[in-house]
Amino acid sequence: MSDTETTRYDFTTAEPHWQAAWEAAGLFKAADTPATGKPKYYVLEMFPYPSGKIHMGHVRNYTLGDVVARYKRASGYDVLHPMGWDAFGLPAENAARQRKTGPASWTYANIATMRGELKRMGLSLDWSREFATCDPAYYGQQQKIFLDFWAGGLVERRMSAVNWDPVDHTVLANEQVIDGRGWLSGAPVEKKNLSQWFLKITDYAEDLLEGLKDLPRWPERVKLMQENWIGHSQGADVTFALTAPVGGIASVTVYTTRPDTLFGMSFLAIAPEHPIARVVAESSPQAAAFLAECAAQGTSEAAIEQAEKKGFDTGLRVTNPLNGQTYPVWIANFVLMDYGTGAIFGCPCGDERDFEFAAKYALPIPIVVAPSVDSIPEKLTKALDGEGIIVNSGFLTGLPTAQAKPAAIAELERLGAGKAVQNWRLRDWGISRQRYWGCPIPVIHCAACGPQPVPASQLPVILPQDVTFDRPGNPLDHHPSWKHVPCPQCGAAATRETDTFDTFVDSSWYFARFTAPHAATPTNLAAVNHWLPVDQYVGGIEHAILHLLYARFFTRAMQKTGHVALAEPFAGLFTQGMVTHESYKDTQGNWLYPEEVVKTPEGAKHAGTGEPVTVGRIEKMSKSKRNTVDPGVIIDRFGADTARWFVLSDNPPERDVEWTESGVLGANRFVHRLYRLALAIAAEPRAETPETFTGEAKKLRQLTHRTIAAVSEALDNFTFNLAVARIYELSGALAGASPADPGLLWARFEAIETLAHLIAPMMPHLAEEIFAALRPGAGLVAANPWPKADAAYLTVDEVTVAVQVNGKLRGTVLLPAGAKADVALPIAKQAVASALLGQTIVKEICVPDRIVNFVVKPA
RNA sequence: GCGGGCGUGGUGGAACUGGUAGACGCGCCGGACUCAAAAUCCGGUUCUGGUGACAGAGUGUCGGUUCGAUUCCGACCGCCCGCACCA
Repeated sequence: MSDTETTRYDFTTAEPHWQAAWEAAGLFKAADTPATGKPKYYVLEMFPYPSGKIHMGHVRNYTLGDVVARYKRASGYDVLHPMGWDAFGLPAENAARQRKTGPASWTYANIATMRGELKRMGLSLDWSREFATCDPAYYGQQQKIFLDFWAGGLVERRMSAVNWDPVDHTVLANEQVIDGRGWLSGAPVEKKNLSQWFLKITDYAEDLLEGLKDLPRWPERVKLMQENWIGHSQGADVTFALTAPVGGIASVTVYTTRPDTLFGMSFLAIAPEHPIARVVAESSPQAAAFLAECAAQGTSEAAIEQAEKKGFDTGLRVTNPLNGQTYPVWIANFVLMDYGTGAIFGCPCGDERDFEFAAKYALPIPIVVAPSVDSIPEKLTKALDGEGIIVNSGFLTGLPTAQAKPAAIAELERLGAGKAVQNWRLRDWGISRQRYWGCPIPVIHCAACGPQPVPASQLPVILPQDVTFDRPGNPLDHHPSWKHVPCPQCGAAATRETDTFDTFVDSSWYFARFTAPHAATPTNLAAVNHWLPVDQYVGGIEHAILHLLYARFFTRAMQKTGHVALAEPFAGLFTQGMVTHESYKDTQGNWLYPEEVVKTPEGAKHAGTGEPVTVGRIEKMSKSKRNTVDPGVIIDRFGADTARWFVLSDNPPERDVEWTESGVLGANRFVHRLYRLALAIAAEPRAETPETFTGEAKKLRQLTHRTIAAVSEALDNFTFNLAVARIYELSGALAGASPADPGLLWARFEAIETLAHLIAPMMPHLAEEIFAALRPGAGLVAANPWPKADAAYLTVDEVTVAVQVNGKLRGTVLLPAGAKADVALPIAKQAVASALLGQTIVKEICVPDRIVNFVVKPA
């Protein structure tokens, strides 16, 4: 620039101005059933829980999604980009207890705050579709879906031992128990028997597993995590006859994945909860004591850490159907009642746990697997649980393990003692929660008629507002009148179900509701079948299993009940990394906020007291560690575009990004620099389009069009950090004094105008400001198409080619593009003549446009 | 323990199917502007030696394949994530 005047871009007026302009133009509104003829693109970020204020994780998540939405819109797609609130959940009840406000008013106040913050970010959302899952209009439709699932055979009510969280007074799904503790409260989970509602996700275990193969745009590791969670295994059920029946039970059936090792049996072990264990305990105080010991262990962390295998010999014996020999029956603490049949046959040779158990209780360790027929070990020090050859095993001897499995199963089937079985780790989804702030389960319990669906005419079942939280437990249960209703079947006095749905139910179909949020039915089939699947879903890796698996199941269940016409809801998934920050502690070990810390050459100091501060690890931003930065404060100071640009810069989006002050300042500097550059170029004389472009002008045009291609590719690939780098590069090339050459003037204008478009997905306000300065009256960038790279400028006519001697770089030469060996070699030879002096060339390698390599040896 | 991933300058990270390692940003150093500072602009910045052209080393470590390896293979070291008594 000719002057050093430091013009600053005034985002405080520009950002609200352009947000209002977009709103007035209705650019981000989509139709439920559009007739535009454009291809559709549904972009969705995982909707937020309205906890109070938005955090940096939200800023990153919604910026990533918005980049995709704006880019696809500019590229000619009809884009659906909605936003809503995952609004049910325990925090609202906790807040209600502390603040004496109702969960509803607390939640809706938070929504109002957070909506305002998201709007300040300039996200290209269709706000007309907004809803919260706690709106009766939403959860009422959810109740209809549940009743359809029930009618469709996808719901079961059973007594079940559940994970009871003694702090939150609620049942947790197995998936919500982490290390034997409640995933939210952290309290050790207890076992309790309750009558519960279940969704039969296990009916879809195989389909959910198979479906993963048709999701090429999902991260491999998420698919792997789901695969492991579903946990498919192939094996056999084998029935062992007891030598003498006990308590009317004549046999025990075990599940095994290793029927090939049945000749290596040493014992049979049953879970402490197994029916036979109970029978034994009735007549044996020692057995009863052992069961009590196992129950006390429960699923607590201590039990897992203890890891010591314990057993109790029942004195019973069973007969192995393959070899006719008898074996002892043990109760063992490492056998799980929930998995398989709750009983195993112990083969120490083929399983490490069985080996440990046999060694501890001095049980036999027969050798039935060997690395080869010639190398049968004398004695084992550990199990041989891999592939091998079966030995000492009657008709199976000599077979590789893979072939021995079907052979063993065939024989078991012939004997009527077993059959091939598939097993799944996945368990049915318990959806009942004993809490108030959730969607009421639309069921009425009648003493005479049993559980009855609430009639359609009485839906939605609305949560009462007049509830109290002065005692633990479920306020719906305490409410004086709400639950008392007549039975819809017989009219007698009956009671409502007072449990509410797991909030994962709410988030299992919201993406479908967004396609027609005001429909009188759960979905509008035309809309939902037009817009689904979500083309790009963006969210945190923490939802890799639970939410995504439930949503995939729910979509299948909705397909079965006629609410949608597809099985997989999310065609593309992107999982973003976390936003991290340094953490700080004062001399007393208290966590400090970043704004309480100043960095000095002597180290970090407390801003107020000047006391030394310990700089801790870089960790995920969290309130407890106080290493948070409030997005609202950042937007106040630097504007939304700076915040957006920063979270997109530097790091690949799937990795964690560290929030640093210097990084934000750098992003902010670029915002102002680009603005000044645009104003300067806008003030340059406008040149006529030249006939041809030569020299600098041609080079600049090549860079501009290469940048269009590179940025487009980067946005397609979610490598937004590379898009940022290419934009920096092009803007860097534009710096410097304005030229006199008309061709270059024209090319500069093209470049800056292109930049306005290229930055628009990331910094939409700045893009509008620049575009308005360059092309007054040409409308909004957001309404203009994405630039197209001119193929003529993507081809290069000259290439710098490296010249190596024995694989070491010795020079470079400028060659015509595509130059073959006949052209390249003589020039290259000359360029590295000094390195070739006194050498004999043994071999010449020429890869056009890449490299020339001379292999030499001393002459 | 099982499964998956990752190790590149001071730093975040680039590098297409093996082909000039370090794009771009941050930081740092120097310069311009200024009485001065901030802001801004320009230049430099892998390490070692040399004023310099240049030479040598270099992508966790050790080996291998290749004309050529950050990239492929093997072993090891370190870090991260997921699952975890799943028969």
